[in-house]
Amino acid sequence: MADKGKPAAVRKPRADAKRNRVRLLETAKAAFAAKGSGASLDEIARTAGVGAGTLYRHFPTRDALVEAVYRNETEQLVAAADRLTKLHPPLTALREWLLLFVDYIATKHGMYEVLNAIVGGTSDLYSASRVQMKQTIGRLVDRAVTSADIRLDLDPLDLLRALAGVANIGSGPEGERAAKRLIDILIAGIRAP
Amino acid sequence: MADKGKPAAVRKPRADAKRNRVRLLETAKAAFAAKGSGASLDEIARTAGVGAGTLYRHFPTRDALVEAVYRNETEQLVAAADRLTKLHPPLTALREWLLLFVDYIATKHGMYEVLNAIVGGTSDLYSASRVQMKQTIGRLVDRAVTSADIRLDLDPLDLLRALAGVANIGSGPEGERAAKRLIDILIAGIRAP
DNA sequence: TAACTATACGGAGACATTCTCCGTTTATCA
DNA sequence: TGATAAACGGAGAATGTCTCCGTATAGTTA
Repeated sequence: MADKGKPAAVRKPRADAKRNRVRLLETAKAAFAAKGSGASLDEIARTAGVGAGTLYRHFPTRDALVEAVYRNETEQLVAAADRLTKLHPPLTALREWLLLFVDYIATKHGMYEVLNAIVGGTSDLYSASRVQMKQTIGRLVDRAVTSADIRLDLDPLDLLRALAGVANIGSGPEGERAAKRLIDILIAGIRAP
Repeated sequence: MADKGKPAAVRKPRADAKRNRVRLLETAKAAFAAKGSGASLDEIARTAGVGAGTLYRHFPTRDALVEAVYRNETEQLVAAADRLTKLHPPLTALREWLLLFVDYIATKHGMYEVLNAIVGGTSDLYSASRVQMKQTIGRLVDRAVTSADIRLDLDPLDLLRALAGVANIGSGPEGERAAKRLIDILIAGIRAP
């Protein structure tokens, strides 16, 4: 509690640590894509050419690793919302973003489990991402409500939860099509009279 | 292929086998409710007072056990559809059954994973249940389509997938309420103009 | 009732995976 | 060019899955 006041001489993070972290992320991404997010962590470590201890030091739990692997993708999704907001009228922007959301689940292998954990789970690990996603869809929805296009007495995240449930199925193109039709149904259902 | 023609002297199933099966199912149900469907199978066997071999002989895989535990519940859900069809006009019956579906997910601890595997998964183990559920919701939807209440160019199972995704959240009452509101949105979205 | 035998039992153990601990190595900084 | 904080690696403990096979027993038959 005492000598905390001198963060002056903070060491530069070690180069090997940074390198290993990147290697682990790359290896893990490949492994998750190939074998689902249940891939063996020890094997990932071995493939990445590091010891198991190193993997667990960087990512204490499986979830931490999964989250790190997909954080980037999630951020892209969040960023897209701004772009769509500028390009389209409220309801169209919302619709386009939902389509994008479905695309992500259907396309990026492994994305389902993560997005589901983010929008649906309770794990604290994803709470940061959950807040981001909530704000993102929240803004899109609010805008459409303000413009009197829709009415929605539902947590906007529930729209994503519903879509995730449908888009998942087998990750095949069938699920994607179904989810896109569901978007129209949902929008029709929340449209202001 | 030869001597199949004489199933005359079929032995009565052994009493201990039947007894152990029941004990395992009871123990497993409790374990799944307490620890989720990832509970240790060896521990279930031990608690039930049988060897691991006995458990695996009766239920070769975890899924087989899970399926057996919840088969009964699923059958109740299927049966309810008939009752509702007799009691209510088409759209109301559909709506009531969807409410029941949500109730099951929210109430029966552990039901989520199973219902999700049934309506959403691809595992062959659940294919029988999946067909049943598909027929059940299919009949309810068809009836409402025929009476010109709704139009639906979507696999009716997708309605369940969407609801399952929302009702799950934390299994708390919040998810249940949200799912019920989603039912209204969905019905509004598929209502014929 | 007493063999007989198909059926089921139990649990040791092979194997896989997760995760920790700690002696050794190495990158940074002075 | 040391000194040392930071990071490494991998053995191994803990836990879980699933199989194998010698043993026990319920049902059948004489």
